[in-house]
Amino acid sequence: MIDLKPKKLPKQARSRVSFDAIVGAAARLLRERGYEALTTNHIAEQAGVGIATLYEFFPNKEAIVAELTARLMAKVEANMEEAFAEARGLDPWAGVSHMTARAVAAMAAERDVFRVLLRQVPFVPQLPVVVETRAALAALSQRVRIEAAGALDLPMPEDDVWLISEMLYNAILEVAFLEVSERKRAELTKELARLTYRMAVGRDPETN
Amino acid sequence: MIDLKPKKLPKQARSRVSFDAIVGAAARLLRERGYEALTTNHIAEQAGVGIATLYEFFPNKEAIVAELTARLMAKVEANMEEAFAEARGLDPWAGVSHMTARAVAAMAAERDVFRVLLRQVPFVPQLPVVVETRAALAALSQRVRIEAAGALDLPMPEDDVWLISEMLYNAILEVAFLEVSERKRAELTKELARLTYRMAVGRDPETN
DNA sequence: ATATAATCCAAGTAATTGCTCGGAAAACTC
DNA sequence: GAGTTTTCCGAGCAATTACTTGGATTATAT
Repeated sequence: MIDLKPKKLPKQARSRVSFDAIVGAAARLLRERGYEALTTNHIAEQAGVGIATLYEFFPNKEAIVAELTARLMAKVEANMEEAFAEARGLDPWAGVSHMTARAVAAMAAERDVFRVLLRQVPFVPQLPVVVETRAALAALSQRVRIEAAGALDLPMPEDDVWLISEMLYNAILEVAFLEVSERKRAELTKELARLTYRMAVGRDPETN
Repeated sequence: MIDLKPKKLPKQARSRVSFDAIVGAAARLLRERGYEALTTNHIAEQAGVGIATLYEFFPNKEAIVAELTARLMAKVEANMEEAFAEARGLDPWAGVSHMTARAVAAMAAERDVFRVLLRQVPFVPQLPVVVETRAALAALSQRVRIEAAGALDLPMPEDDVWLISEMLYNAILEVAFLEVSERKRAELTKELARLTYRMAVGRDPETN
């Protein structure tokens, strides 16, 4: 794979505006036109900068997508760490429920961009920042589980951890991507949390 | 979306050879180079036919991909119907287990092509043939569940059916796409079946 | 104020893209 | 075997692509 880092970072305020406009234009084009229509010339035009300005900061198209992805994933990760802090002290079922809801909400907030990035751009799912963020999220889930272990006495083979992570991650995306009312999405999210609890614990949560 | 049907079907034996060679070349290129490298000129060259011959049968590149997808999905569906017939009469856990194993095997047999088609080509997941095959597979799962319902007494909200289908489908793909030994894949598949059973039934299967 | 560095960009280039043209060869039909 | 249909194809075209060039403008440092 090619070079995915910006070749230069903005040092003055005016260039930061350009830089951000480029990343923002890429997001808008992905959202509205999909990855196939994402060309460097279109991005520059949408961003209101010359094509040469774009290449001043990014070595190629992929680097722009990578930068956009990194920004979005950072937001998700921050969100989830916040959610984890909030979930501490809750009982296992409430914790799972809360984390799931926050994850769906975080993705749903930018669902059109995420759908294109994570499901249609060949290299994005393998991007280090994506792999790392997924690992961080899985680690958070693990900590929820471990804190619950005391209360629940849960053994879990490594394969199960991986499988549950994969299933939960994909289901979160599917639920976040759905074009339904937020009310319906919340219902589905709650059911998803319950199914996850079933997978992890082997029985239904005690709803008290 | 554009026209995705072949503009003409082969009527003589020699042209069927060309037709198949084109579809086969598309599969090989997707497998080895990914969707971005899939160009009509490359396909024709790989297939050993002139570019004009390709356009004799297909109106555009997308139609070739659609034809390939249809062939692969048909194979999967046939496989799963066979698996369903074999699963009849088995107890619920054995049934789920068997169906899951067959599904993973069916996808794993062409994993590189499926990974590109289903995860990287923008229009493939929405292709009617894909949507319909997924619906057919979900219906099969439903029939397994309904036959099991007598033995298990299972109520299940509609949302759960959808969620479990989504999670199972995605997990089947993930397991099928993994580059691991077949032994390891079989282990993961068994665990996946167990987690699915947990989701659907709410407790572990009685392993007897 | 001058020098240096940062930022900007329109015009253009070489390569590649999907696809058409015009017609030749081979296979069926009668 | 004449006529019709099917199959084949390479040269080439118009459009688009990612990206470079060469230099102008603006900010910063001293």
